[in-house]
Amino acid sequence: MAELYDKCIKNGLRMTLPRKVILEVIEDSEDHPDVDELYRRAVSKDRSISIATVYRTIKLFEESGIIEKLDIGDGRARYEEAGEHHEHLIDIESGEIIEFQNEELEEMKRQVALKMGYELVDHRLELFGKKIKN
Amino acid sequence: MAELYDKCIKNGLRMTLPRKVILEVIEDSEDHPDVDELYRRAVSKDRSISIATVYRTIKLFEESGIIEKLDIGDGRARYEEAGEHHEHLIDIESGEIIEFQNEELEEMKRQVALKMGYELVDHRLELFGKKIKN
DNA sequence: AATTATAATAATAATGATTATCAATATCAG
DNA sequence: CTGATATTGATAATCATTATTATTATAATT
Repeated sequence: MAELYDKCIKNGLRMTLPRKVILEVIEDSEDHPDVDELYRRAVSKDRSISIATVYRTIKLFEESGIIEKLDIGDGRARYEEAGEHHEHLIDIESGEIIEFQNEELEEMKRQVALKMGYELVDHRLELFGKKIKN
Repeated sequence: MAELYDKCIKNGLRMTLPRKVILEVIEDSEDHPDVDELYRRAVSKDRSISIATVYRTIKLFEESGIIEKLDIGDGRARYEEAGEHHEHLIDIESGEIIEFQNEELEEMKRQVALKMGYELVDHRLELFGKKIKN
């Protein structure tokens, strides 16, 4: 059950109370909260947690591959639990972030990099779209 | 020759001296300078230009489609002359930014968005790679 | 060309997100 | 339990960017 917790331990992280709380917040989040939102959610579980600790902890979690950063270009970082790789489509009208996966697209990226003599280490794709109504 | 200049005029921009200088800097740049670098290059042409004017002017130029913003995830924006659409591959060892184009990839993005009921308005793709040596 | 109205500029203060500092506190090894 | 070390909360510092404001340049009108 507590797989993320184990992953933290495996990465040599001390699981202090604040870290447990922040990890819990991440596990409970189905969306893509920014740091401020993570902070708000953490505080609602434990009033004493500071914003500094949230910043520090998410950095640690990111380095350990517990979470992933998402940059939708609005100046603040968003985070989500790490899992199978997926891309994001941002609804430019509502701001909604929709996740999707497309193996064909992934493979094509790998090929393009390879053709230029590079091994693909990381990649980021964000689509910005307008909902088609009818 | 002065196509960018004309484009500015067509967009109703008053071409003042600082704006001419900054436009010149952009035309002369073959790389992807950040704001500070644009500022340095502008100052070397006209000592009196301020950083505030650089920020203001690139915002105007961006809104007029003269230049395009590029975000490689290091916290500061980079700019390049607008042209045919292309993507960027970032060498994670040297920081070098390599441009490439791939129509097949473009089309696939459009299709993926469409399949989710969205009209693709904008998109960003960055590949991070490590040079394959041998 | 002089006058007035408007827009742009340089200098700098303010902002927002993130990182650094540091004294106080918690955690772990013995 | 005790001491060594890591973590925390509070807050100051930093960095990129935006806003403000008094001054200067530009454009429009006499």
